[in-house]
Amino acid sequence: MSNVTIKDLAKLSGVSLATVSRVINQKGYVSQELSAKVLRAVEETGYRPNQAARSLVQRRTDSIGVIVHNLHDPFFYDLLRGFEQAAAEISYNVLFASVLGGDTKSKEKYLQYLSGGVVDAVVMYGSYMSDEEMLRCASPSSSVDYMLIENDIQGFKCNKLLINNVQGAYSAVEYLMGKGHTDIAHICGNPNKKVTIDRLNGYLAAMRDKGLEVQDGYLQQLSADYRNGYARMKSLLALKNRPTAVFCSDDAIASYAVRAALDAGLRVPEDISIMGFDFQTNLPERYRGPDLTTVKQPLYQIGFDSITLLAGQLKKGRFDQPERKVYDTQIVEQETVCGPCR
Amino acid sequence: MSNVTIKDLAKLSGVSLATVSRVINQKGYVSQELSAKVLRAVEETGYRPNQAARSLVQRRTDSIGVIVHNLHDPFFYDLLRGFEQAAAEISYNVLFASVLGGDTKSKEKYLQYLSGGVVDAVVMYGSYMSDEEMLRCASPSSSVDYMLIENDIQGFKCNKLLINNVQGAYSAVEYLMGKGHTDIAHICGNPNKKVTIDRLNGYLAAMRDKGLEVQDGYLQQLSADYRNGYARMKSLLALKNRPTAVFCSDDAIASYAVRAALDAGLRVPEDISIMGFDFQTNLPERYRGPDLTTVKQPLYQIGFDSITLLAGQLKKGRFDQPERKVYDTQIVEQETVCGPCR
DNA sequence: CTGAAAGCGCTTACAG
DNA sequence: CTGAAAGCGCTTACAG
Repeated sequence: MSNVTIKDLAKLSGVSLATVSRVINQKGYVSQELSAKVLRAVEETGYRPNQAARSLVQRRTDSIGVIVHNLHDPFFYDLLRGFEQAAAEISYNVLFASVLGGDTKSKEKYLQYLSGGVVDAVVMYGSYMSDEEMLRCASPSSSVDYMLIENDIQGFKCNKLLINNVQGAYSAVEYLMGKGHTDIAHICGNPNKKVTIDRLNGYLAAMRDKGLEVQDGYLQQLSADYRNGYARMKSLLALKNRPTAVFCSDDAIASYAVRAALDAGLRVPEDISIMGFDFQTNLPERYRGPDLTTVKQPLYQIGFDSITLLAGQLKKGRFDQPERKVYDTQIVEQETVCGPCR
Repeated sequence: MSNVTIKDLAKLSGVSLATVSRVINQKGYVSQELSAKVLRAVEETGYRPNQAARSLVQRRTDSIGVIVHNLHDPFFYDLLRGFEQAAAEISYNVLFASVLGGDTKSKEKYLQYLSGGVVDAVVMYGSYMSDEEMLRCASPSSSVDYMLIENDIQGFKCNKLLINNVQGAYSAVEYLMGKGHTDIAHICGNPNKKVTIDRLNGYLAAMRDKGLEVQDGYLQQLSADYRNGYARMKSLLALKNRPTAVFCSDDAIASYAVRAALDAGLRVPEDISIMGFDFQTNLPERYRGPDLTTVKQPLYQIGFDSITLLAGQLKKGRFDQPERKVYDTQIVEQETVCGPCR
C-alpha cells in the first residue's frame, strides 16, 4: 500500500539517499549511529526495495529463468529436482516459465520478456527446431546468458548441455541384439525434434552395422503425443512378421507400447521385449506395467548442472567461453526385456 | 550485446523519444511515415524494451508469480495444469518459484523478491502457518495482489481459495461407515498444516456423531513425509484391535498405507479398506497398487481459478474486494474400499 | 564516513 | 500528430 521509498527513509532518518542505500545494501562504510537510524526507519515503515529500480541501475537482477514445455508433465520430475536443488544452493532467484503445449507464440513471449532484463540468464529445455529463430531474434539485443539443454543449435554461441542420443539408441539396439533379438522394430517420436532424429539414427546405424534388416512396417512414426504409442504398438503387433523386440524413442511412448501389448494378451517381456529411453521416474497416467528396461540419461544432473554453471558464470561477470557438455547414457536393465521365445 | 535503447532508435530515425515509445507500444497516434521509420530502426538494431525501466515507470509488470513447495512433487500435476491453462488464456506472464523442502528462509526470499515489483500478483499454495508472518512482513510495503490457496490466514485480507476439508473428511468416514465399518483408524499428516488439522477434525467429528469410539492406537501421526505412511500402517496392522478401515490424510500417505498392507500379505480392500484424500492423479514413486478410493478436491479448477481471478482483478485496476471461495469435495469410489469381511 | 548529483531506460502528462 | 521535460526509485562514482 504505502510504497515507501528510500526518499522517505532519508527524510525520516535525516540522512542522504546515498547513506540509506549503503545501509540497506550493507556496502560501503556507515557509522553505527546513522545506520541505526536508517534501520529504525526501515522497521517503522516496512520498507522494501523496488526491484525494478534496482535492476535498472545495476543492470542485473540476480535471477535465472527456466523455460520448459508443460511443467506438469511427469517427464520433468528429475529435471525439476535438479533445477530446484541447484537453486537452493545458490543465492540467485530461479523463476520457471511454462509454455503449455509448446505453443510458439507463447514461448517467444516468455523468451523475450525474460531476455528483456527480467533475469540475468535463461535456461531453455528441449530439442525444438523453432527455438533457433526465436533465440536469434531475442538474443542480440539482450545481454542475457543462455543455456540450451538438448538443443545444439549450430552456429549459435551459448552454453549447451547435450546427451549422446545416437550412441544411447545404438547401445539399446545392441543390447537387444545381445539378448538374441533380430526382429527389432522402432517407434520414433516427434520427427521435428532433434532427439527423435538422433535416436532413430542410432537405431538405424546399429541395425545396419550388424547386418540386420529393418523389416516392413518396423518403423512406426508417432503422431500426436506419446499416447499414440499405444496405436503404433498395435500396428506392430498386427504385422505378419511381428517383431520380437521394440525400441521406443522414449519411456512415455514405451509405457504405452507396454499397455498395448498387455491389452493384446501378450506377456512382457516373455512374448515381446520393449525398451524405452530416458529412465523417467514417473510415467504418465498411472502406468502400472513392469518397470521399463531403458536407456538412462542423467536428467537430475543436467538440471542441476544447468543452473549451477550459469550461476558460476554470472558470478564471474563475463561469460566469454560458453560451456558445452555432452552426457553419456547408460542401459538400465529392468523388467521389459528378455530373449526372444520363438 | 548491443543493448539498444529508445535513445538510439530516436537518433537513428530522427524522431523524439516520445514518438518512439508511442510506436513501440502502439498507443497514441503516430503518422504512418514516422511509424515506419521507427519500425525500420527497431528491425535494424534488434531493439527490445528494457522491462525494468518499463515497470519502474508504469508500476506494473503484467506478470503473476506463483510460489509452491517442491514443484517436482507429483501432487502438483493437476494444480499445474490449471495454472498453465489459465496462463495460456491470459496475456499476463506467469512465473513459478519453487521452495525446495518448504524452506522458510528461501520462501521468504522469493516472496519479498516477487513482492518488490517483480510481479503484480502472487499466488501462494499451501496450508502453512509460517506464511502468516511472512506475508504480514512482505505485504504492507508492496501493492501486490495476493491469492492464498488452502491457507485461511485470519485477519489477513486477500484473495483466498479454500476447500472444505472438515466436511470432506467427515464424508469419507461416513462413507466407510455406510459400507459397514466401525473400526476406522486415521493416519493424519503434518500437524503443522491447517489441512491436516481440519481433516483430523472431520474424522473425529464423524466418529463422535455416529457414536463410534476412536480405539487405542487408531490415531497415527505421520512423521517426516508421506513415505512414513508405510510405517504408520504397519503400526495399525500390529494392533490387537486391528482396524477394518483406515482413512488417510491424503493420497500420498494412503498409497504408502496400501503398500504396507499388501507387503504384509493382506488384500486391499478385501482384508482392509483404505481411503485417501485429494484424488491426486500421479502418485509418488511408481505406486502400482489398486486405484485409491478417495475424496476429490478440484485441484485443476483451483489452479485455473487462482490465475484467472487475479488476472481479472489486475485488469480492473483496483482490487478492493478480495475473492473468497470455498470448494466442495466429492467421494471418488475406486478400488480400495469394500465392506468389512469379519 | 557522508552527501549532492548524475543517470539507468522508459512513459506520460503537458504544450504546441 | 509530435516533442521537450519531468520523473519512476534506486545506485554509484565523485568530492569532501
